[in-house]
Amino acid sequence: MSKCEHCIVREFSSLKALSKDELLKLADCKTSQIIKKGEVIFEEGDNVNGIFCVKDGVCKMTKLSPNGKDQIVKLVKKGELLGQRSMISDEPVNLTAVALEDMQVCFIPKSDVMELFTDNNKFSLNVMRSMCGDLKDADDHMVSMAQKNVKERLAETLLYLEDDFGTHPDGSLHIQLSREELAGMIGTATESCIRLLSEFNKAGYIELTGKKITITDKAKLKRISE
Amino acid sequence: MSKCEHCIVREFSSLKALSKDELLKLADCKTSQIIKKGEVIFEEGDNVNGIFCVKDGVCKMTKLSPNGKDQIVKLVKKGELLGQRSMISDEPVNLTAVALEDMQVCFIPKSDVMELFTDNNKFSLNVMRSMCGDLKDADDHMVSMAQKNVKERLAETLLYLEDDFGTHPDGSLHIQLSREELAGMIGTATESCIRLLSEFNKAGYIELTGKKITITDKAKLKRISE
DNA sequence: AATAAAATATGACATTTGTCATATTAAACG
DNA sequence: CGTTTAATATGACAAATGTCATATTTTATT
Repeated sequence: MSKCEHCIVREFSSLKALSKDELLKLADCKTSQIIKKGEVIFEEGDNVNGIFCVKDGVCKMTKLSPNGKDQIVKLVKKGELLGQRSMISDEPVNLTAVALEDMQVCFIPKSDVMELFTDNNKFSLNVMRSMCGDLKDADDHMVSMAQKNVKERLAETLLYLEDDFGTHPDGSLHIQLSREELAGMIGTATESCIRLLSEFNKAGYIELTGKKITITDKAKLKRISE
Repeated sequence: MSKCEHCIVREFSSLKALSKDELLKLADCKTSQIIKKGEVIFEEGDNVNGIFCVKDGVCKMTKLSPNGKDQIVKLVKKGELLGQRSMISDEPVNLTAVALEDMQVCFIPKSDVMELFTDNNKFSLNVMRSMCGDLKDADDHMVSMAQKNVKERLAETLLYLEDDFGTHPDGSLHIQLSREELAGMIGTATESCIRLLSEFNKAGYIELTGKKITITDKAKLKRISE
């Protein structure tokens, strides 16, 4: 079993407040697992008694809307934690997590995390801070959804995907979403999403090569997104 | 100066974890103020070095979108706290708070709250829990925004206003929002909002008397909202 | 009570967006 | 390598929504 001390999650997440001793203890109670692309980590309504640390890979957090469509609420990548919300509020998770690529995650049982909350104030504060960040993001996201049209949201989302998840050596977006997923992220119909991608392509703002998307005019997309 | 021990905010918010001693201390450091309807409590970008406890009244939390429209992100009513996010993450607030009716609020300076964080674990956990609730609400809200059309969102919002803020003795919604504000809440143009209100009125789901809105067919609105 | 100002309401129209049908292309798999 | 299947793309059209103009009503102010 790998050590928590040198784990990437430890560097980036709230866990960075933990002492060496606490990390060693964590290494004992955690369980590692590999999750293949497309597999479900947990589903809306599940009781997840602990948190997941994403060591590698990206997953989507979705919520099924009454009309039957999956809305992607956020993407979670390596270095981040998963499921704190449900654990802290002692409720079933309200989102479904599905791997977008092969993932490596560790699971830490609730009891061990709660111990950290009582023993390590800095850790608590870190968790709070990260939740504050999430809340701010959620607010911003909501305003975009409410006030921007689909074209603006698509431009915004493409820029976000490049900024947050980077590109392949050839310049194409590293994260591979199907058109349906991309549509589910900006909250529109798959066809509308495809149509606008074509439009951006023809206008020279992006380049489409099969499933791959390459942003070729970032400045223009930025202007569109506002 | 009034005591914190018997304050309504104490009963409902994260503050309920505080001991008698802690409350007495709080009473010393807090400052009370009256805020008139329409007045600004704080504005996007302000540095608010502490939290506000809403003792009475309701305020709207808005965010200015790039297109110049104010989006109402949430409403905060008596018994709730205001500004934790900014205080915890040590950033300027990302929302503007404006009183929708006359308000009574208390301000607690950051240093005093931070002391509570280190001394009282239950308080910290309460704050976390409340933020978890906010996050869940934000997720749900976002899915509504993304997946529902304006009519569905209006129906949903009317029901929410009745459930969360109650009605006057005559049955009309207690909270008085202008059509513009209501539109800003569901993320649509004021005219569209007015038009749909008229439609609901004609169909007999609600009753419009001047600015007053009375829900007359809750079940039907519920069916529409889904 | 009279007037001004603001809020609400409605009509007309253009634009955006969703839906259904269908074509084309890419991916998966034996 | 060919065949099947899924994903992507496009056209056509209807429905939803935003914008502008303007009318009406309510509220505020003197």
